[in-house]
Amino acid sequence: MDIRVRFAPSPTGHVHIGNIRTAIFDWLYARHSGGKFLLRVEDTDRERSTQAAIDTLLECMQWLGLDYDEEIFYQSRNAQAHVSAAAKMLETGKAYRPKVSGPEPAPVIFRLPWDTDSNPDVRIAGNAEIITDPSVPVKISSSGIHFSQLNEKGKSTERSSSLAGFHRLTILDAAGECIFEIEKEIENIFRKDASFEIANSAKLVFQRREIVFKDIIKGELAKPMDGMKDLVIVRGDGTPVFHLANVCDDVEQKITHIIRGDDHVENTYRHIFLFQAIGFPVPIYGHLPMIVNQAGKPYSKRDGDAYVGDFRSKGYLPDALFNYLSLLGWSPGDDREKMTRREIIDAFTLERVKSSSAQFDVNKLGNMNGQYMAEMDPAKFIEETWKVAETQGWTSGIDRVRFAKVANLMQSRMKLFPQVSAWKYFFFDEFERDEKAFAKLNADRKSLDAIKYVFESLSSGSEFTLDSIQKSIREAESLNGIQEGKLNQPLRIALTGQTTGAGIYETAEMLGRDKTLKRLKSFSA
RNA sequence: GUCCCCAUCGUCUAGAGGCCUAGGACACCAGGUUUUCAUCCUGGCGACACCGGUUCGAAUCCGGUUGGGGACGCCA
Repeated sequence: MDIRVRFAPSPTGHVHIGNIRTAIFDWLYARHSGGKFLLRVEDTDRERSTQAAIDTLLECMQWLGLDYDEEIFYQSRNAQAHVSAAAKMLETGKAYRPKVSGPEPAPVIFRLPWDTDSNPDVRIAGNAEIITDPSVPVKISSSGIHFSQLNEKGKSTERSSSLAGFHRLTILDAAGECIFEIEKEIENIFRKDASFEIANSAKLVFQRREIVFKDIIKGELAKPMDGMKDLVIVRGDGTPVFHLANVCDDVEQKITHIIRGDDHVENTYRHIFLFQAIGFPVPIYGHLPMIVNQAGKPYSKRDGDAYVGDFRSKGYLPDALFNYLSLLGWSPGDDREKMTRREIIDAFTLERVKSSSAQFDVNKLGNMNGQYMAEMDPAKFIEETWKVAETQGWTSGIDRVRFAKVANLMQSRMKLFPQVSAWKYFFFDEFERDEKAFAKLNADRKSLDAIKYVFESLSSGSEFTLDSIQKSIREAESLNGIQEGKLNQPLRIALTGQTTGAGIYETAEMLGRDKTLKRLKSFSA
């Protein structure tokens, strides 16, 4: 079988991180199995689906390297097929139009099939009982059953369901006498549109049937049909509803595997009947767990960056984000975490996807991004950091060769591109300072004077080298009875304003004698 | 409320009845290397939600409890 999977987002202008994770898993599954990865744009909501929104979606996918096979399938262009599928179901009695009281035209409603005896996806799950409120009559018609359920505390809640879940239904009154039998009336209900109102009903007894499917990620999933309702497939205004459009398009695109978010599980129970009604084999399903925030709720904008664009603009590398996201709900089964795309594809199987939700951890993403940055091609790293510095607006007048040298010093120390703003001390006398460290240093006049003294004796140019800088500092230390190495940090703070950075000898050399002395002297005020 | 689903360190996860006094990664802490910073190395902290059952043996299988999430639209 040729495997065909699809990613079917509706373009809303932003691509949510949970959504793109679904796309990544779809893509990985297709690439691993040698199948096709298809993109379907569900643009039926014409209000929100703008070309700009579609462009954003495409950009995000390209940025992450999610290439798709075949042409993009636009749902809006298949609207005719959706409507005619509904018309056909209307003709064959699989769908119906309810009587409506108002002037609005009636929608088309898909009826969950009554006859499921030979349905491979429906099984009988024994007998069931529902206690009902005798003061509310049970209503039965071809469009379903309506009753009031009584819970243990005596509270009643109204419920309506499709008739399909109530095979062999008998209704008993408080005395236990049978007052209605569905099997006797079922012909009348469906053929002649008979309807019933049964008063004094205390209990519904019926054979429970449930719809079952085998989810490749979650295993066997089932839902009792008595908890399901018929569903609207075409609105009163004639436009198709998501369920219909989605299923029709999957048929049209010959989708074999539907890998999508957890939140669609309930839809799947209904979509299976739609596939059967259209006469298309039911695809294989896999439902991905959700990405959640610290409170266990769906990850949203409020919890920080929630859109792919946010991560892109914050300077995350696409490969790092891809790698991190692929590890959210999946693992190769060994201890590998940082993996090439090829390795991820080779190791990826849906059976190894977890069925519980995962919390997004920016920290770990940052760590992974740092790993990817450290191993970037140095030339590429220089190019990228320059671009970021440029957008930060401080590159004018800066020598690119010098910038490249700084980049080489800093590459292994970066976690995110915007951190280049911390490099300013290499180029300007105005730079950000860690005030706490600065204050401490100001109190330590002796150290500073000692360094200043030895540096002054060096001439700029050839004498101010890595080697001589180091020697001079050691000399200053022994001259002043300071423990070896103890002058490094004060010098760093004086020169850079920071407690961390590149090697301090390299930094001083980079700055040169004059700038170094100038910064040291700025303390003697 | 009804139905569906989920449950291992703070977080991501390994774990398919004995390889588990539960392994790895991030974060955190302590030491070492780097006479400094970053890297790196070593160590530490730290979890099978709870209660029953099955079994010679359970993180793993079953049942229940609790907690969490999802779905119940003429939204997608």
